[in-house]
Amino acid sequence: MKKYTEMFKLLTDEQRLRVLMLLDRKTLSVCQLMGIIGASQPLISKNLSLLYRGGFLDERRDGKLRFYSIKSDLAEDKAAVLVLLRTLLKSDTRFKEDLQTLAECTAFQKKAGRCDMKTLKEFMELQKMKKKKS
Amino acid sequence: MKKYTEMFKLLTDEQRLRVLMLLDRKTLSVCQLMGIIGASQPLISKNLSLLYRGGFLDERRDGKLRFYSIKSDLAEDKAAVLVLLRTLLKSDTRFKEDLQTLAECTAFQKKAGRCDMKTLKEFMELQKMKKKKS
DNA sequence: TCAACATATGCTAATTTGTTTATATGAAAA
DNA sequence: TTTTCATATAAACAAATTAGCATATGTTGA
Repeated sequence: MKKYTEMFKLLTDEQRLRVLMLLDRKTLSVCQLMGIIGASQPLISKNLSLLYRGGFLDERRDGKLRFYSIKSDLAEDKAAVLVLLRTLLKSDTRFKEDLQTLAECTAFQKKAGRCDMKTLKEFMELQKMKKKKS
Repeated sequence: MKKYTEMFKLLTDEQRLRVLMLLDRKTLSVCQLMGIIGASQPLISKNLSLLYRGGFLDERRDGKLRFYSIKSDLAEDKAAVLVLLRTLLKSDTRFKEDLQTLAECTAFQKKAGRCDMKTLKEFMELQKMKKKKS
């Protein structure tokens, strides 16, 4: 049973849950997640590492970047949890905001023609401005 | 989203999860849960209180006893979580043990003709003996 | 080889969470 | 009404978790 309480622990942190659900939509690198979530790099990395060790994620290295995605051969229990999460969060405000930010971030990178940390930090600042206005 | 991280927090403690799943099978009083789980009364009460405030349980008072059960008009999200839990735990060793203990406890009470704390504590001792042997 | 960059990890302080012990509440029985 | 019993709650302590900062690792390009 501990197996399951440990799994649920991974879902008790809002930032970690947001990371998981973003990756459920799209493969992303650490710095992309930073840009979208607006958190520090070590914190994102730590949460990714927890989700990875928990068996939710795959990791792919591409040059300096590391891309994370939902594990392709996900264990049955984790797959069931993801199905539940998709249903629960379908109408969640925060999650919908994150999806919106993800789309904007993708567009921003395309326009910049780059995907490095500097670009993503610029995007992060831009998002902060937006929030202040609203 | 916090709504959901809070809900998952309720599922991260093994004892609390065991209590929830036992109640999913049968309405039980605090002292019955004590007997089956083998934990202290304040701890059982606290976990019941957390599950109750989390919207998972109903409470019914009958004389000195308090019976808890799964909330009859459970919110959609909680209902979905319970469905998941039933699937996940179907083949869980600890959970199966608990169901076995629940059956034994019911029989023990029937034989004793009582359902008070003294009876349940006797049952608890009996269970401890059993565990030592195995 | 060295400098720059993306990411990971270790350490510490701050905050939560779990557990125990003692005590409070409130119902029933004497 | 006083006592007993089932349960709840509070206070105190121990354990686990999170967040921030500094630094390590490993890759790329000069």
